[in-house]
Amino acid sequence: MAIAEQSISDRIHGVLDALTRAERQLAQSVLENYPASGLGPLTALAKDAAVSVPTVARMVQKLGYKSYSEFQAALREELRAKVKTPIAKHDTWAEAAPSGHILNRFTDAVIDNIRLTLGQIDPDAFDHACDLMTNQDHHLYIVGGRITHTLAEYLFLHMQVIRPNVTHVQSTSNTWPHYLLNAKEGDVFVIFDVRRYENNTLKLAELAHQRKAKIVLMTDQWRSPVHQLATVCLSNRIVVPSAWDSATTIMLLLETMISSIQTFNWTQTKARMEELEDMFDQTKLFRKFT
Amino acid sequence: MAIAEQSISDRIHGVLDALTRAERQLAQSVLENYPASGLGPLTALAKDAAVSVPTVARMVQKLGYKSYSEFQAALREELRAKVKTPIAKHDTWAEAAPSGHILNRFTDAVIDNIRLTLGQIDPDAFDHACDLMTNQDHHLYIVGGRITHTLAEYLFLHMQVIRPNVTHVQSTSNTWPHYLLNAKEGDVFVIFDVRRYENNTLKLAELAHQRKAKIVLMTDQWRSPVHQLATVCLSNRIVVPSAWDSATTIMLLLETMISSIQTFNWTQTKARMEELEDMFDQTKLFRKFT
DNA sequence: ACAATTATGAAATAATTTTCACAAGCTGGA
DNA sequence: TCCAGCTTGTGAAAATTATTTCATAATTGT
Repeated sequence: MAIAEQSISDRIHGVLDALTRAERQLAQSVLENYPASGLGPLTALAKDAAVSVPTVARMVQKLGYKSYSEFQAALREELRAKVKTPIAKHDTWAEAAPSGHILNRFTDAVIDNIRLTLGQIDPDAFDHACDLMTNQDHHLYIVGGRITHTLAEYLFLHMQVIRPNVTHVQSTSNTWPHYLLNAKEGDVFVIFDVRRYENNTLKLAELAHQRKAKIVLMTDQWRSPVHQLATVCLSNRIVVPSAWDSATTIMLLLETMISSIQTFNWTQTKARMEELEDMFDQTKLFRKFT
Repeated sequence: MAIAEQSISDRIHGVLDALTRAERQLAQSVLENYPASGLGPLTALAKDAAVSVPTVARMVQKLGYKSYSEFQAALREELRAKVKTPIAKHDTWAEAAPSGHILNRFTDAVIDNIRLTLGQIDPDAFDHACDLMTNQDHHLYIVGGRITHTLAEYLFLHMQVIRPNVTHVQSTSNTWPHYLLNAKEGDVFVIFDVRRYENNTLKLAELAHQRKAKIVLMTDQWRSPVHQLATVCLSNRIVVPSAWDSATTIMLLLETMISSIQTFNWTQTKARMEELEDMFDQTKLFRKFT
């Protein structure tokens, strides 16, 4: 048969480097919901990808088709062949890998974690947590442990853009008592603590609680002992086929919080982001255009 | 929800009895290789089923569509929905929250990202990346940028347990050239670079490349310019309803890599973990019993 | 077997989609 | 800062595709 018995999506990936910006943008859009979008009219596809009509024509030619219709015919042919094969292996995430491959096993576990975590989350608790973190009348302390300090830092980086008065504290550092000196009633502590729960973190939480600060706790399904002191406790499923626990679900929840807070606080966030952009431009830290 | 939540093929079966001979002949042809044939031009379909052109138009109207194009659009929509894995169809992850709540919207987007990222990942590339990171004959450098240094750090923390000779470099720091002094041919750089791509990171990658080091790149769907220098490039979907991009998919991939490497290297990892535990016990950093 | 009804397809018409030529815009190098 | 070369989008022309009309054929009931 044909020498290059490759799927059209493979072919798109193959030429991705040889494509121009608009064409690549289009290619991504085609892959986005493949193959459905490519089976519609050219005009619709162009509009969907926010590129002009001829760009579509040019790209399909780079893919090796004489015309858009020929491209569509190939897509239909591929679809026809695919449906004929009875095994619709829907239990695999990375279709190119066998279902026993770690990519599929791990992803399965994480999706399960997400489902279970989200399934039992209390939206009111979530909203309350966001609320506490939005309120700028009080200082916001973000506390992470040995591993979780990376998550804490991630949250910190974004909160820093959204609002002033944010501090990142590492409970494993021995400098944290200094931060507590400044903590006042009503200040908010976002504390990360997953197993194995850290003594330092618990001590920190106790002191913060004594000072009548509010605590938002991000923990695992077994809940850190800090939860008895917490105003809001969000627990996550973290079990995966690995020697370590997964932080992916916590990351998801974190990002959702950031998104929620940012929306609530949009005018200010936008202004601060723009200011930040200006400063970056001046320092030439980033590339100007992608 | 909708009263008629039925697939188009169901709908065809439903009206089959009410159709005339030519129409039934056409319907059978449509079902023959469903849905591919229905997505082509009307003329081709008519010829294929050996009926006349108007017959097609009449049949789709009996199916309840105003025009052939509307029928096609419905087919495409169905295909689009079908391609998403059943698990991704949920629109309420947090059942207690309305489907428009940010918890559900954000999670939806992230699951989509995961599905698309995993769908187009090359397992060989993944395995190759793990391989490079497992090999202890060469030093492993982990490089993160402004935001991604948190991910880099997360990877670093785990790799540090798994094997010796790991270094975390922050490309935003101005000390990174010192690390490159030590880089030798065959050393491995795991580089994180998502938009907006950082100049420093690119420079670092170029120097590393000059020194014949191998580069594993973790980037986004648009791919950092570093990818031209990379031995292995893993790209992730990162778009979410937020002012920022999502790191969750990257986190998932990272953890999967860690799990894979750790399994491969299990004897050593286990020994190192136990040693680490001992040291923790002695410093009383963690609570003895949960 | 005949009229009434319905189904069918050829052809004309209408709509659309696709292609092409060209100009404006952008990028990167002197 | 300008110029060369490539990329991109606009609008018109060409081609294809869909819809409608209408005449003819098939079917049904009496």
